[in-house]
Amino acid sequence: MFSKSCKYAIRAVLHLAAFTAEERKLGVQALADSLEVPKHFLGKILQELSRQGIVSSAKGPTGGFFLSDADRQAPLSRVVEAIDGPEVFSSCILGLPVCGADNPCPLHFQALEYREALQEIIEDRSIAQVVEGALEKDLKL
Amino acid sequence: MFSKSCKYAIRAVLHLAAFTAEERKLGVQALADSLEVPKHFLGKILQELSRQGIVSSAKGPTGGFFLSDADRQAPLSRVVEAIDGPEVFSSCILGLPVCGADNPCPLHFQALEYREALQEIIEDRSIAQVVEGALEKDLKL
DNA sequence: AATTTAAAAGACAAAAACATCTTTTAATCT
DNA sequence: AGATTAAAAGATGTTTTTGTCTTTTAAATT
Repeated sequence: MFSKSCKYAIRAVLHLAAFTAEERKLGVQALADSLEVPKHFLGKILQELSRQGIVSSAKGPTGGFFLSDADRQAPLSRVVEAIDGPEVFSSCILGLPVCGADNPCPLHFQALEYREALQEIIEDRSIAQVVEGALEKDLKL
Repeated sequence: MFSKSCKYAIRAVLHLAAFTAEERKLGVQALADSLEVPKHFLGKILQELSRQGIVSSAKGPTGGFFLSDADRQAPLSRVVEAIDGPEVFSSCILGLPVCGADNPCPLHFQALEYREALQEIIEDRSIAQVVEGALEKDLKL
Protein backbone atom coordinates (compact mmCIF):
# COMPACT_ATOMS: atom_id res chain seq x y z
CA MET A 1 0.00 0.00 0.00
CA PHE A 2 2.05 2.94 1.25
CA SER A 3 5.84 2.76 1.28
CA LYS A 4 7.53 2.71 4.66
CA SER A 5 8.68 6.30 4.15
CA CYS A 6 5.10 7.29 3.50
CA LYS A 7 3.81 5.54 6.60
CA TYR A 8 6.41 7.33 8.68
CA ALA A 9 5.46 10.60 6.99
CA ILE A 10 1.76 10.22 7.77
CA ARG A 11 2.42 9.31 11.38
CA ALA A 12 4.86 12.18 11.76
CA VAL A 13 2.48 14.74 10.30
CA LEU A 14 -0.43 13.56 12.47
CA HIS A 15 1.77 13.69 15.54
CA LEU A 16 2.98 17.16 14.68
CA ALA A 17 -0.61 18.24 14.06
CA ALA A 18 -1.65 17.02 17.47
CA PHE A 19 1.23 18.27 19.57
CA THR A 20 2.93 21.23 17.92
CA ALA A 21 2.31 24.80 16.83
CA GLU A 22 4.45 27.79 15.86
CA GLU A 23 5.29 28.34 19.54
CA ARG A 24 5.67 24.68 20.39
CA LYS A 25 8.03 22.87 18.05
CA LEU A 26 9.41 19.38 18.13
CA GLY A 27 12.92 18.26 17.13
CA VAL A 28 13.61 15.22 14.96
CA GLN A 29 15.07 13.39 17.93
CA ALA A 30 11.98 13.88 20.07
CA LEU A 31 9.65 12.99 17.22
CA ALA A 32 11.66 9.90 16.33
CA ASP A 33 11.50 8.81 19.96
CA SER A 34 7.75 9.26 20.11
CA LEU A 35 7.07 7.39 16.90
CA GLU A 36 9.81 4.83 17.51
CA VAL A 37 11.28 5.22 14.04
CA PRO A 38 14.91 5.72 12.97
CA LYS A 39 15.95 9.31 13.63
CA HIS A 40 18.03 10.03 10.55
CA PHE A 41 15.56 8.41 8.22
CA LEU A 42 12.75 10.45 9.71
CA GLY A 43 14.93 13.52 9.32
CA LYS A 44 15.18 12.92 5.59
CA ILE A 45 11.44 12.55 5.28
CA LEU A 46 10.72 15.69 7.28
CA GLN A 47 13.23 17.55 5.17
CA GLU A 48 11.29 16.61 2.05
CA LEU A 49 7.93 17.43 3.64
CA SER A 50 9.35 20.77 4.70
CA ARG A 51 10.71 21.48 1.24
CA GLN A 52 7.26 20.82 -0.17
CA GLY A 53 5.59 23.10 2.33
CA ILE A 54 3.66 20.36 4.08
CA VAL A 55 5.31 20.85 7.45
CA SER A 56 6.99 23.98 8.80
CA SER A 57 10.40 24.14 10.42
CA ALA A 58 12.88 26.44 12.12
CA LYS A 59 16.61 26.05 12.57
CA GLY A 60 18.74 26.76 15.59
CA PRO A 61 18.00 26.61 19.30
CA THR A 62 14.27 26.37 20.05
CA GLY A 63 14.00 25.21 16.45
CA GLY A 64 12.27 22.10 15.21
CA PHE A 65 9.29 21.02 13.16
CA PHE A 66 5.69 22.03 13.59
CA LEU A 67 2.41 22.36 11.75
CA SER A 68 1.05 25.83 11.16
CA ASP A 69 -2.70 26.39 11.07
CA ALA A 70 -2.46 26.60 7.30
CA ASP A 71 -0.49 23.33 7.14
CA ARG A 72 -3.31 21.57 8.99
CA GLN A 73 -5.90 22.41 6.38
CA ALA A 74 -4.22 20.28 3.70
CA PRO A 75 -5.73 16.88 2.95
CA LEU A 76 -3.76 13.87 4.08
CA SER A 77 -3.30 12.98 0.45
CA ARG A 78 -0.77 15.77 0.11
CA VAL A 79 1.56 13.88 2.40
CA VAL A 80 1.13 10.71 0.38
CA GLU A 81 1.63 12.51 -2.91
CA ALA A 82 4.75 14.18 -1.58
CA ILE A 83 6.41 10.91 -0.65
CA ASP A 84 4.97 8.15 -2.84
CA GLY A 85 3.98 10.35 -5.76
CA PRO A 86 0.55 11.09 -7.18
CA GLU A 87 0.33 7.81 -9.07
CA VAL A 88 -0.69 5.87 -5.97
CA PHE A 89 -4.28 6.94 -6.33
CA SER A 90 -4.80 6.78 -10.05
CA SER A 91 -2.62 3.89 -11.11
CA CYS A 92 -3.98 0.51 -12.16
CA ILE A 93 -4.23 -2.12 -9.42
CA LEU A 94 -2.45 -4.58 -11.73
CA GLY A 95 0.13 -2.05 -12.86
CA LEU A 96 -1.09 -1.79 -16.45
CA PRO A 97 -0.05 1.52 -17.98
CA VAL A 98 -3.19 2.00 -20.05
CA CYS A 99 -5.89 0.77 -17.71
CA GLY A 100 -9.04 2.92 -17.73
CA ALA A 101 -12.76 2.73 -18.30
CA ASP A 102 -12.14 2.31 -22.03
CA ASN A 103 -9.33 -0.23 -21.81
CA PRO A 104 -9.91 -1.82 -18.39
CA CYS A 105 -7.84 -4.49 -16.69
CA PRO A 106 -9.56 -7.68 -15.44
CA LEU A 107 -10.01 -6.11 -12.01
CA HIS A 108 -10.71 -2.55 -13.08
CA PHE A 109 -14.39 -2.40 -12.22
CA GLN A 110 -14.03 -4.32 -9.00
CA ALA A 111 -11.20 -2.00 -8.00
CA LEU A 112 -13.37 1.11 -8.21
CA GLU A 113 -14.87 0.54 -4.80
CA TYR A 114 -11.44 0.10 -3.28
CA ARG A 115 -10.36 3.30 -4.96
CA GLU A 116 -13.22 5.21 -3.39
CA ALA A 117 -12.51 3.80 0.03
CA LEU A 118 -8.95 4.95 -0.32
CA GLN A 119 -10.01 8.43 -1.33
CA GLU A 120 -12.27 8.68 1.65
CA ILE A 121 -9.31 7.93 3.88
CA ILE A 122 -6.80 10.38 2.51
CA GLU A 123 -8.35 12.78 0.07
CA ASP A 124 -11.60 13.70 1.70
CA ARG A 125 -10.23 14.58 5.13
CA SER A 126 -7.88 17.37 6.16
CA ILE A 127 -5.01 16.63 8.50
CA ALA A 128 -6.85 18.65 11.15
CA GLN A 129 -9.99 16.56 10.75
CA VAL A 130 -8.15 13.27 11.02
CA VAL A 131 -6.41 14.37 14.20
CA GLU A 132 -9.63 15.71 15.66
CA GLY A 133 -11.34 12.40 15.00
CA ALA A 134 -8.46 10.48 16.50
CA LEU A 135 -8.32 12.61 19.64
CA GLU A 136 -12.06 12.21 20.16
CA LYS A 137 -11.53 8.47 20.18
CA ASP A 138 -8.54 8.81 22.51
CA LEU A 139 -6.21 7.22 19.97
CA LYS A 140 -2.49 7.49 20.46
CA LEU A 141 -0.67 9.78 18.06
CA MET B 1 -0.59 -2.04 -3.01
CA PHE B 2 0.58 -5.28 -4.59
CA SER B 3 4.25 -5.82 -5.37
CA LYS B 4 5.23 -5.99 -9.00
CA SER B 5 5.77 -9.74 -8.66
CA CYS B 6 2.25 -10.06 -7.32
CA LYS B 7 0.74 -8.03 -10.15
CA TYR B 8 2.52 -10.23 -12.67
CA ALA B 9 1.34 -13.30 -10.79
CA ILE B 10 -2.31 -12.24 -10.85
CA ARG B 11 -2.21 -11.39 -14.53
CA ALA B 12 -0.44 -14.65 -15.34
CA VAL B 13 -2.93 -16.75 -13.40
CA LEU B 14 -5.92 -15.03 -14.99
CA HIS B 15 -4.42 -15.49 -18.42
CA LEU B 16 -3.73 -19.13 -17.76
CA ALA B 17 -7.26 -19.55 -16.45
CA ALA B 18 -8.69 -18.07 -19.61
CA PHE B 19 -6.56 -19.81 -22.21
CA THR B 20 -5.16 -23.06 -20.87
CA ALA B 21 -6.20 -26.49 -19.66
CA GLU B 22 -4.52 -29.82 -19.05
CA GLU B 23 -4.49 -30.44 -22.82
CA ARG B 24 -3.62 -26.90 -23.78
CA LYS B 25 -0.55 -25.61 -21.96
CA LEU B 26 1.41 -22.41 -22.35
CA GLY B 27 5.20 -21.98 -22.05
CA VAL B 28 6.83 -19.16 -20.10
CA GLN B 29 8.00 -17.57 -23.33
CA ALA B 30 4.52 -17.44 -24.82
CA LEU B 31 2.98 -16.20 -21.60
CA ALA B 32 5.65 -13.54 -21.15
CA ASP B 33 5.03 -12.37 -24.70
CA SER B 34 1.29 -12.12 -24.12
CA LEU B 35 1.59 -10.23 -20.86
CA GLU B 36 4.59 -8.19 -22.02
CA VAL B 37 6.58 -8.92 -18.89
CA PRO B 38 10.21 -10.08 -18.53
CA LYS B 39 10.42 -13.78 -19.32
CA HIS B 40 12.88 -14.94 -16.68
CA PHE B 41 11.25 -12.93 -13.95
CA LEU B 42 7.89 -14.41 -14.84
CA GLY B 43 9.50 -17.83 -14.83
CA LYS B 44 10.55 -17.37 -11.22
CA ILE B 45 7.06 -16.33 -10.23
CA LEU B 46 5.42 -19.26 -12.00
CA GLN B 47 7.91 -21.59 -10.37
CA GLU B 48 6.78 -20.37 -6.97
CA LEU B 49 3.10 -20.54 -7.88
CA SER B 50 3.65 -24.06 -9.12
CA ARG B 51 5.50 -25.06 -5.98
CA GLN B 52 2.55 -23.82 -3.95
CA GLY B 53 0.05 -25.71 -6.06
CA ILE B 54 -1.64 -22.62 -7.45
CA VAL B 55 -0.78 -23.34 -11.06
CA SER B 56 0.01 -26.70 -12.66
CA SER B 57 2.96 -27.44 -14.90
CA ALA B 58 4.58 -30.14 -16.99
CA LYS B 59 8.16 -30.45 -18.15
CA GLY B 60 9.52 -31.47 -21.51
CA PRO B 61 8.14 -31.10 -25.01
CA THR B 62 4.46 -30.16 -25.03
CA GLY B 63 5.10 -29.03 -21.48
CA GLY B 64 4.22 -25.69 -19.98
CA PHE B 65 1.94 -24.12 -17.42
CA PHE B 66 -1.80 -24.45 -17.14
CA LEU B 67 -4.68 -24.21 -14.71
CA SER B 68 -6.52 -27.38 -13.82
CA ASP B 69 -10.21 -27.23 -13.00
CA ALA B 70 -9.31 -27.56 -9.34
CA ASP B 71 -6.77 -24.72 -9.60
CA ARG B 72 -9.50 -22.43 -10.91
CA GLN B 73 -11.65 -22.82 -7.84
CA ALA B 74 -9.17 -21.10 -5.55
CA PRO B 75 -9.83 -17.49 -4.58
CA LEU B 76 -7.56 -14.86 -6.09
CA SER B 77 -6.28 -14.16 -2.62
CA ARG B 78 -4.31 -17.39 -2.75
CA VAL B 79 -2.14 -15.91 -5.47
CA VAL B 80 -1.60 -12.76 -3.46
CA GLU B 81 -0.81 -14.69 -0.30
CA ALA B 82 1.63 -16.88 -2.19
CA ILE B 83 3.65 -13.94 -3.48
CA ASP B 84 3.20 -11.03 -1.08
CA GLY B 85 2.40 -13.07 2.01
CA PRO B 86 -0.78 -13.18 4.09
CA GLU B 87 0.05 -9.95 5.92
CA VAL B 88 -1.16 -7.80 3.03
CA PHE B 89 -4.75 -8.13 4.15
CA SER B 90 -4.46 -7.91 7.88
CA SER B 91 -1.56 -5.55 8.44
CA CYS B 92 -2.00 -1.99 9.66
CA ILE B 93 -2.26 0.66 6.97
CA LEU B 94 0.37 2.72 8.82
CA GLY B 95 2.59 -0.28 9.51
CA LEU B 96 2.05 -0.34 13.26
CA PRO B 97 2.76 -3.82 14.62
CA VAL B 98 0.04 -3.74 17.26
CA CYS B 99 -2.81 -1.98 15.47
CA GLY B 100 -6.22 -3.49 16.13
CA ALA B 101 -9.68 -2.64 17.39
CA ASP B 102 -8.30 -2.40 20.92
CA ASN B 103 -5.15 -0.42 20.12
CA PRO B 104 -6.06 1.30 16.85
CA CYS B 105 -3.89 3.57 14.73
CA PRO B 106 -5.20 7.03 13.76
CA LEU B 107 -6.58 5.62 10.51
CA HIS B 108 -7.70 2.23 11.76
CA PHE B 109 -11.44 2.78 11.62
CA GLN B 110 -11.37 4.67 8.35
CA ALA B 111 -9.26 1.88 6.87
CA LEU B 112 -11.90 -0.76 7.57
CA GLU B 113 -13.91 0.15 4.52
CA TYR B 114 -10.81 -0.06 2.35
CA ARG B 115 -10.05 -3.44 3.85
CA GLU B 116 -13.49 -4.75 2.98
CA ALA B 117 -13.30 -3.43 -0.56
CA LEU B 118 -10.01 -5.20 -0.94
CA GLN B 119 -11.43 -8.46 0.36
CA GLU B 120 -14.29 -8.27 -2.06
CA ILE B 121 -11.80 -8.05 -4.90
CA ILE B 122 -9.57 -10.94 -4.02
CA GLU B 123 -11.08 -13.09 -1.31
CA ASP B 124 -14.69 -13.33 -2.31
CA ARG B 125 -14.16 -14.37 -5.92
CA SER B 126 -12.60 -17.51 -7.32
CA ILE B 127 -10.14 -17.27 -10.18
CA ALA B 128 -12.80 -18.85 -12.41
CA GLN B 129 -15.36 -16.24 -11.43
CA VAL B 130 -13.03 -13.33 -12.09
CA VAL B 131 -12.16 -14.67 -15.53
CA GLU B 132 -15.80 -15.34 -16.33
CA GLY B 133 -16.71 -11.80 -15.41
CA ALA B 134 -13.85 -10.41 -17.46
CA LEU B 135 -14.71 -12.46 -20.53
CA GLU B 136 -18.33 -11.36 -20.34
CA LYS B 137 -17.15 -7.78 -20.54
CA ASP B 138 -14.75 -8.62 -23.38
CA LEU B 139 -11.73 -7.56 -21.34
CA LYS B 140 -8.29 -8.49 -22.54
CA LEU B 141 -6.52 -11.15 -20.51
C1' DA C 1 19.17 -44.82 -26.41
C1' DA C 2 19.85 -40.18 -28.21
C1' DT C 3 17.91 -35.79 -28.93
C1' DT C 4 15.02 -32.18 -28.00
C1' DT C 5 12.05 -29.38 -25.32
C1' DA C 6 10.66 -26.83 -21.41
C1' DA C 7 10.24 -26.34 -16.39
C1' DA C 8 13.09 -26.25 -12.00
C1' DA C 9 16.73 -24.44 -9.66
C1' DG C 10 20.31 -21.57 -8.43
C1' DA C 11 23.77 -17.99 -9.12
C1' DC C 12 24.30 -13.44 -10.27
C1' DA C 13 23.40 -8.27 -11.37
C1' DA C 14 20.98 -3.88 -11.24
C1' DA C 15 17.85 -0.77 -9.19
C1' DA C 16 15.05 0.97 -5.69
C1' DA C 17 13.93 1.39 -0.94
C1' DC C 18 15.52 1.86 3.54
C1' DA C 19 18.78 3.56 6.82
C1' DT C 20 22.93 5.95 8.82
C1' DC C 21 26.55 9.24 9.30
C1' DT C 22 28.95 13.61 8.55
C1' DT C 23 29.21 18.30 7.18
C1' DT C 24 27.09 22.69 6.41
C1' DT C 25 23.97 26.39 7.31
C1' DA C 26 21.13 29.28 9.91
C1' DA C 27 19.17 30.77 14.02
C1' DT C 28 19.37 31.72 19.11
C1' DC C 29 21.53 32.79 23.38
C1' DT C 30 25.21 34.44 26.23
C1' DA D 1 31.32 38.15 18.40
C1' DG D 2 31.47 33.45 19.98
C1' DA D 3 29.27 29.30 21.43
C1' DT D 4 25.50 26.38 20.91
C1' DT D 5 21.65 24.21 18.94
C1' DA D 6 19.00 21.98 15.44
C1' DA D 7 17.51 21.67 10.64
C1' DA D 8 19.38 21.20 5.75
C1' DA D 9 22.15 18.87 2.79
C1' DG D 10 24.93 15.43 1.04
C1' DA D 11 27.69 11.23 1.08
C1' DT D 12 27.60 6.56 2.04
C1' DG D 13 26.04 1.93 3.37
C1' DT D 14 22.60 -1.88 3.70
C1' DT D 15 18.62 -4.57 2.38
C1' DT D 16 14.87 -5.77 -0.54
C1' DT D 17 12.89 -5.96 -4.86
C1' DT D 18 13.31 -6.62 -9.49
C1' DG D 19 15.43 -8.70 -13.29
C1' DT D 20 18.84 -11.83 -15.99
C1' DC D 21 21.58 -15.74 -17.08
C1' DT D 22 23.18 -20.49 -16.75
C1' DT D 23 22.86 -25.16 -15.35
C1' DT D 24 20.13 -29.09 -14.09
C1' DT D 25 16.24 -32.17 -14.33
C1' DA D 26 12.47 -34.45 -16.35
C1' DA D 27 9.53 -35.63 -20.01
C1' DA D 28 8.45 -36.53 -24.85
C1' DT D 29 9.79 -37.55 -29.52
C1' DT D 30 12.59 -39.76 -32.91
